[in-house]
Amino acid sequence: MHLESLSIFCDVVRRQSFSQAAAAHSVSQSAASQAVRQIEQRLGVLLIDRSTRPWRLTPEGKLFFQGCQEIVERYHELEDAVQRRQHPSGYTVRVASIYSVSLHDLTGYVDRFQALAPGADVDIAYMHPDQVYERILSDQSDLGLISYAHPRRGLTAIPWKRQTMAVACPPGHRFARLAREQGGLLPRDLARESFVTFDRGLPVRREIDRFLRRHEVDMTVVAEFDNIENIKQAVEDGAGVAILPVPTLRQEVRRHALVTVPFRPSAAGAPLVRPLSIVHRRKRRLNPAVTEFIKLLCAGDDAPEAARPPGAAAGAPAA
Amino acid sequence: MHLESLSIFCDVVRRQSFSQAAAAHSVSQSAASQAVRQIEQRLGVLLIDRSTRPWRLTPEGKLFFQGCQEIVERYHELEDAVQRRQHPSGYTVRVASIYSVSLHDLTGYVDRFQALAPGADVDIAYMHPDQVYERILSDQSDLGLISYAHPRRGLTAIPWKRQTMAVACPPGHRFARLAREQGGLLPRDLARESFVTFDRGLPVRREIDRFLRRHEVDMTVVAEFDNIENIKQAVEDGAGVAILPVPTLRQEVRRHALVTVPFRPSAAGAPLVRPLSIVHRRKRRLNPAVTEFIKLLCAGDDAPEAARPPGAAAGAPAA
DNA sequence: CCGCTTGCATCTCGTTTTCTTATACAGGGA
DNA sequence: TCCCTGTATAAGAAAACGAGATGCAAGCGG
Repeated sequence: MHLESLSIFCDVVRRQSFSQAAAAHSVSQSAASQAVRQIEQRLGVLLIDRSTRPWRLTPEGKLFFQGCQEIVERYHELEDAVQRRQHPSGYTVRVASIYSVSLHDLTGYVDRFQALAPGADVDIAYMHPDQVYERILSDQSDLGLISYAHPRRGLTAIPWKRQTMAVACPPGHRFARLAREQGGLLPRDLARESFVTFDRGLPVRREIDRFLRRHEVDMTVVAEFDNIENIKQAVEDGAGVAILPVPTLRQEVRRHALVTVPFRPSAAGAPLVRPLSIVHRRKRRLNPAVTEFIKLLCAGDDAPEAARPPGAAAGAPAA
Repeated sequence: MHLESLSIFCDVVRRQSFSQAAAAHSVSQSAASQAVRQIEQRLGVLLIDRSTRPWRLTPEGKLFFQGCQEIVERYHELEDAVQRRQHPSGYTVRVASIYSVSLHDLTGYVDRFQALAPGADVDIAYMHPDQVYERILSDQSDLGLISYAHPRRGLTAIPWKRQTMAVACPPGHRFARLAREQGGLLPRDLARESFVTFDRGLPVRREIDRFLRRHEVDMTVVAEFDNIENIKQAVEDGAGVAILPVPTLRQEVRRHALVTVPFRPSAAGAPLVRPLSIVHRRKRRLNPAVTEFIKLLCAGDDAPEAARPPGAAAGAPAA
């Protein structure tokens, strides 16, 4: 019997809901249903009486739930204890992040973490997305922060933030006025504008292109870069405008080098967002300190753990 | 994490041996090795220090072992408790057996079982092998007793007994004298003898034919039946001799209707035995009473549980 | 009273995991 | 040194798993 199944069963009981428990465990409702049924079949005992609505635990279910709860908890504690014995004096959480997750985003978390877990430490390194994947897989880092995570052999992705994207332009650009006067612009305002954007092949580029195509906007690409810093520089230099995640522009906006022009809500389709994910090695129990740090990262989130859509943990490429 | 893996780990530690633990769990040595390594990888901690010989638990291993042991035991107790609540006043173990497992073989076990577990009961039904499989799969019986078990979808086979086979003939037959004077016969003595045997297609027939071929003996088949009773009857009636499992002849030998003539140890190849197996539904936890009954069946065995060769639990068709 | 929504079960199928067999490898004893 | 025992590793086959689609039944709002 899978301990994870037992844990799911406990959660189903606690929340009185298969779907919520499934979400909390980042699996589909179907998987949760199957997990519980598997336990029932193995035992040859009905744990949940589904004939009434809402369903109720059978007497056997109650008994099993109580025992299960304790067993699952004990096992988690045991894993914690074993891992902590290896690093009795805390642990350095090794994070590998893409460049464009601004340091600013993280320092807050790091401070809170160190306050929460004295003795623990966080070590953040910034690098190219491919290197992030590599470092995780080669066990050089515990966590990775990347955008547009897509499922990879041996990796698990936890959705983290969704950064809304906006147009960036120099302060003198006509869009800057649009922003002041109308609070933003419509996609079609971008037509035939000079456009500094990402390299083809980067997921973010594909998303942007899809967005523009959906709004039937045709821009003039004047430069392509594989990283945000170069794009911002080019826009500052007056090469054109760009579409970038808002949080990555904080610095430039503050020193009035660039202006952020949001898209006004438009009928056609979803707004443009860049999903950031936390990735880690699959099939591997995370160090208690690492788990704690993840919890912290996700806690400040708009979308709490339990509300995550099923299957989203696989880090779907926002198709 | 699979509770079965934890259980294997505990057994590995207790027995100080991967291979023995594997055998005890009816899996290959390789599987046991992989199970332990999987735990280590998940925890990111070495539980067993393999650099010394014999290997030893690491401090983390000791800690984990202690916790594990208790968790596994607790879980088993929990399953027991849940199942027992369904049948508070004992349970009837439903056994489906092929005809040729003599009642005599079983009554002893049944008596001992009822003495051991008052309130429990055993219900044995005899039937054709195919029906045995069917009854198990359709959950009409808890256990099946069959010969030459071969792995089937959804079934697990536990090796039970190995009945040595011998020649059966009427008391007046010349073989009867051979038995008295020389203590048995050699395969080649069977040459051109009239032979009553099993239907082609039955595993037991294939085994017998293979045996005869190995000894380059050519017999004259005068009759074929799909069950032992008919064969014995034909031999009594003087149709010829037969090769049958010794225990199935007890009745006839006692009333001097037939004589058992064992094979004298011969150079070429293994002796002829009929393997009997206990089968039950896979992926299903057996009722505590059923488990107890199996334990009893296997306890009187020559080959104790732990000495079973790896993989044998799959019930290989004695190829 | 009816269609809609919600929540769980079931089916199917592609993917992942796990197991077995075969083989390599290392230590200990003859 | 060679063999024997015990464990690790590789590769291929088999089994399990899980997502998505779909079915189904109960509550809910019109």
